[in-house]
Formats: sequence, structure tokens, C-alpha cells
Amino acid sequence: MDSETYWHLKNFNLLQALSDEELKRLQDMVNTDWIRRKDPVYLPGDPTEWVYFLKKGLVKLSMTAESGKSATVALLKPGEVFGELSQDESQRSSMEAITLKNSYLCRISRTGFNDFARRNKDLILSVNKLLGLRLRKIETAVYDMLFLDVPSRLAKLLYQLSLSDSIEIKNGRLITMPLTHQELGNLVGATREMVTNVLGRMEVEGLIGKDGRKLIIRDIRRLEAMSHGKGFQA
Amino acid sequence: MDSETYWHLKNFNLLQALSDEELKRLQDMVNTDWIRRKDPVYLPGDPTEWVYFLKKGLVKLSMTAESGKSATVALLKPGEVFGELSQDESQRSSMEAITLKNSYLCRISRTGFNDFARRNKDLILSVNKLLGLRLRKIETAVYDMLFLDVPSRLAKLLYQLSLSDSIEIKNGRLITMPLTHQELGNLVGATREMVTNVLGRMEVEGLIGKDGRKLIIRDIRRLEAMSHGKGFQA
DNA sequence: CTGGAATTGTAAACCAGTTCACAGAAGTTC
DNA sequence: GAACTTCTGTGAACTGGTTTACAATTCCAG
Repeated sequence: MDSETYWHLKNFNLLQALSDEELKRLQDMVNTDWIRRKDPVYLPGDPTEWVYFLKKGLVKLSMTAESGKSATVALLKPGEVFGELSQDESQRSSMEAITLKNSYLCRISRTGFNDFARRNKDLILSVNKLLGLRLRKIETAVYDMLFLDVPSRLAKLLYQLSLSDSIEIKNGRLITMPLTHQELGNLVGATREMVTNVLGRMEVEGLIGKDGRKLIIRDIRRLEAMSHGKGFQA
Repeated sequence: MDSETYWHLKNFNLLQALSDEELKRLQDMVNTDWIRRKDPVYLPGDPTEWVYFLKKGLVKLSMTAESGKSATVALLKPGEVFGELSQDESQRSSMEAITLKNSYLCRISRTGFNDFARRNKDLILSVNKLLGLRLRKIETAVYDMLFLDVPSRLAKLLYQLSLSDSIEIKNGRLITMPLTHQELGNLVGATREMVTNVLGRMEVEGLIGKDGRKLIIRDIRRLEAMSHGKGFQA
């Protein structure tokens, strides 16, 4: 492999615990794929036979109903691992994974990975930790869906995006993650129209601004506050 | 301990992998508690310092908002394990665990349990499997909340209760789990009134019946069908 | 078996968010 | 830079579910 695309499994948190020798062994089990923007990695109903390591790009993990409605569960960035990790020999995927940018990812067979992990206490512990994190994340997502209204949920999302995916600009922070209103809606469980509407109000209130189609966070404090209480309270 | 209350850790799925010797060692780390019906095991905000094994009784795990609204995440029966299991040194509990019947449970310090598990590959693997199951369960809960209406969610719940907590009677199955309309509502994410209303319609349709305050499942087939599609479709 | 507490039943008013139906703006492609 | 596609903006009509307020029933303790 050339040095441009040469990839260290080492860069994945999950694998941090492995020795160089073990990494080499694992490396032999790995396939690397390139997937074009908007193409699927896997679809609902596919067997869960691979574990994926995202090397470069952006992947959206979402649930879809037959009605066509869909909800985004996670946006995965380089270094993140997805696919069914637990030992449990579960049937088929309920989710769909689609790239939002051209992406490089590595793929290990689930059974292969599990056999490998079985011989590596530290790796099992890492998997354990990761599952715990995922669990807590989805639990708070449930909490938010049940107890917060759409403006609060959107405020929270923008707050988080501003921490994880933005750059400092004059008078605010520019969100770099390329998300349409539709995709924001899928992330907070609301319609595209509702998102447009709420963002409009937020702009009037001076909480956010926009540069063409990109969002600018203007008052992160108030956004953060809003993400707890009841939306716009008047 | 007398033979009535003597308890084999062995009966817990999670611990199946342990040898008798290991079980003995674990047993020394265990406290047994008796908790009165309706009393809490822990509350939101409590530190997550224990892992619990429910020996006898019934425990409700739920999330509550400051508004007082609450959602039930799980009903735990003897043999089930709860509390924060993953290695991740997470802060405080977001959930509340309350007994619905007088209950016996065993309690192991989380750090103790984790140290113990760290030396037991098979145990960690079991924990992983359990976390995987929990994850899948909550994922389908999210799916249901997002894509199914209240009648469908309730139908699904009744269907499941009829599989797991009912006894055969003449002309149907009697649900043995003691749940009020309020509690059914908390389980499906709806108000008490909505539950009363939907159950009423289900009774008219001949899907269910009631014996005093207890529910009887009359047509499990149609309930099951209903749990997929759009509630009452006319 | 009786009095009070908890649960169920009911219906009208209300509301957050969806649906529908377009119009305008911003990017993209050739 | 024209033609197209994708995305944003907007408002009216609608709807599933909540809220509120009470009445009726069931349960349980003494």
C-alpha cells in the first residue's frame, strides 16, 4: 500500500489496546472499500456479517419505515466503528448505513472479529465500553424525544454540532457538517418544514445566522439554555 | 441462610459461564436486600455504584422528566440484572428503579464486579451479549415510538404481555402482570386517558376483554397484526 | 360491609406538529 | 450562463394525541 492510503488500525480507539503484533494479525483479516457519496454500506434487512471501521468520509446511520419516513441515529466520522459488535448472533440489520461523502472504510467479518476478540481480553473490554457508550447515547435520545419539544431538540443538536463540527469565524461559529433541513429533521425527529420554521425563529431571535446555506451559531449560551427547557417560552 | 431464601447466583444467565469456585468468590461480595413494594432501588441522579440481581419480585425501570411525566423502560423479572454494567466509569443514573412488588435483590459493588469480570473473559463476553441485547431492545423501542401510533404500540405491548405474562383461560389468555392504565401508558409513551380510550375500542372490536380490572387477550392474531400497521385502519 | 383511596370512563377544548401545495432561492451540470 | 435539480420558505388545513375536569367503578383496609 502507498503511504497516502496506508492506514493504521491503531488510530481506532477500539483497537488501542492491541499490540503491534496483534494489529498485524487483524490487518490480514481486513478488506478496504471505497464507497461513493450517497451509496449504501448496508441496508435494512441485510445480514449483519461485517464490522466496519470508517477511515475517511462520513456515514449516516438511520432507521426507515416502509412509509418512507426515516430517522437518523448517528453521523459517523473517521475513527468510528459501526455494524453489529456484540457476540449475540443476531439476525439482520434494522438500520441502513449510507455515506454522505465519498468514504474509505475497512471491513472485517463479524465472526472473524469475534473469534479474534475472544482471545483478547482488553479488546473485549473495549467493546464493552463502546456498547455502554452507545447505550447511554440512545437512552438520552429516547429521553429527548419523549420529554423535549422540537425547538429544544433542535437547539440541542445545534449546540452539539457547534462543539463537534464547527469552525470559529468572526461573530460566531460556522457549522461545517453539511446538513440539509431534511437531514436536521431526521436527526431530531421532525419534519423538514418544522425545521425550516424553527430555524427561522431562531434567526429572528439572534441565536443563529446563515451564510448562504450554511448555519452560523451566534449565541451558543442561549441555545444551550433552550435545549433544556421548553423551546421558545413565549 | 435457610433453604427458602438461599439463592444460587447460578440461576442468573449472566453468570452461567462461571465455575462453582468463581461463583463462591462472587458470593462473598454480595449483599442481599429486601425492598418493599413501591419503594425505590435507586433514583435518578444517584451514583451508579451497584449492579443488581433481581431474585424475587418485580422492578420497574423508568425515566422521569422534571415535569413529572415518566416513561417506563423495562419491567424486570426474577433472574434479570440491572444497573450500569459496562466498564465505562459513567457518572450518575438517569433512570429510576422502583419495585412493583416486594422484592429480594442482590447487590454487588460495580467496581468490585468489574474487577472480578476483568479476570473472567467469559463473564465479560456475557456482559457484552447482554449489552447487545439491551441495545437492540431500545433500538426497536425507538423505532416503535417514531413510526407507530399509540393503538399499534399498545397492541404490540399486549401481544408481548400475552406471550410472557399470561395464563390460559377459557376463551383467551389472562394477563397476570399487574398494570394500571397509567402504567401501560408509561410503557408505550401515551397518556392514561389515551390508553383507556384505545382499550375501550379494542374491547368493542373483540380483541380483548376484561375480568374486573384484569385484561384478557381474546384475539392475539389480530392484535399482532395491528401492532405492525396503522392502528385501527378505519 | 362500609368509607375512602385508587383506578377507570368520558367528552370537550386545545395544541404541537404534520400534511399539502406551491413559490422562490441556491447550487450543479453541460 | 441556461436549464435543471435540489433545497428553503411559507401558510392554510388538518390530526393524533394531550389537557382538563368530573363522574362512575373497583378495590382494599379496618
